[in-house]
Amino acid sequence: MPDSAPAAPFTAPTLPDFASRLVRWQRQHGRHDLPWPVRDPYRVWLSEIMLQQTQVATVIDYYARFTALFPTVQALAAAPEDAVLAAWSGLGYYQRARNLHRCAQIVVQTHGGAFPQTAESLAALPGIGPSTASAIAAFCFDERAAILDGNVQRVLCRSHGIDDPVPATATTRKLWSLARSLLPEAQDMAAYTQGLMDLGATVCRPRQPACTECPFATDCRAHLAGDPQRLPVRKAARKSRPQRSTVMLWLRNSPDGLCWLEKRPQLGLWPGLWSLPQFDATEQALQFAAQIGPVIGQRELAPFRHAFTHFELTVRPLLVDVQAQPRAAEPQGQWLALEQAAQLGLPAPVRSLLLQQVPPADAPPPAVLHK
DNA sequence: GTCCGGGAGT
DNA sequence: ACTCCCGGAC
Repeated sequence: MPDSAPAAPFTAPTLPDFASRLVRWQRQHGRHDLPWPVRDPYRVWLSEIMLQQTQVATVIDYYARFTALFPTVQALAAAPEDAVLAAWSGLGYYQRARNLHRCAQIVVQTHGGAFPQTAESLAALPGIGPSTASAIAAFCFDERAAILDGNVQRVLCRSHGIDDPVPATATTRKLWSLARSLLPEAQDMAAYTQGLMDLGATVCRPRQPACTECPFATDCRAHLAGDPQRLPVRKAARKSRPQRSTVMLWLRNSPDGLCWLEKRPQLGLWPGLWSLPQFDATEQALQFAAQIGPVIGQRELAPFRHAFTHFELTVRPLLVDVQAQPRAAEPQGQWLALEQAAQLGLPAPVRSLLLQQVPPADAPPPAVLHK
């Protein structure tokens, strides 16, 4: 049974007039300057997918670039996957960019270019789960469908004094039930849904909530208890992430200064992105470089750390210059100028590594160059 | 530096 | 229950 399935309904009393107070608050104090038009399913869908992982301020820039590159769902569906990944580069969760692309193709090929108009049918598309499906259906089609993202969980836990651990299956079901029981009539769904998001983002914030600006301050259970920040209760402390280490080989040819980049597999970390070859040890990286051509210089760049959800990666960049003529592109890799590389989907740490100014590699003895 | 938040897919 | 990434808050 999915977490959103009807289970034990929320039986405790709900705050009186919750929806109408929230709708009134949204119309007066909510955000009205967001760039995505709320009746356009393509724009709403695109913004919601981006907002699944990223704050509004960052999404606005990506959204503007995305809609300039791909003004319609047809344009997005027709684009090469690499172009979509390049536009997504830096946002993370790259499987979502691939789902976005697949979803656009399904909408075009099997729905005639129009998004389905119910939350249930939207949720059948790749990358659209129950909450995103409801958001699109509520904004674009006035469907009485409940959302339950992190913002809403926080608002509901605080306002209704829910101190069960989040996220836990039983608590999530309870929150879905509560969210559904609070919904307004259809004509208010857009303002209500936006209001939940706005209240969570601007007033009922994770830290330092602005309770004096909240329409529920008079009866919010967490506020009345004097410690709104205590809720929602986290299930368990995040366990410390194991450390891994990798050598990233920045292979640069002479005399062109081109950089060797490889396309990563479609599954796992950084799926489908272009990245530098990785090795467990410097020695292996040098062996790889020597197979390409004579090594004329090498330099260890400053190591840095990059955090993933469940582990932390220490990257030890190794810059190696080799004498090598670029050959026809092999399927797994290419020699590219940095300006070309910048156009590809690169992991954020690779992007920042390559696009910094870096001095020439150490010890390229002129004698070697003339041999 | 370290921690934290964030939905969907599997 | 676990994987996926990054930026911003502290």
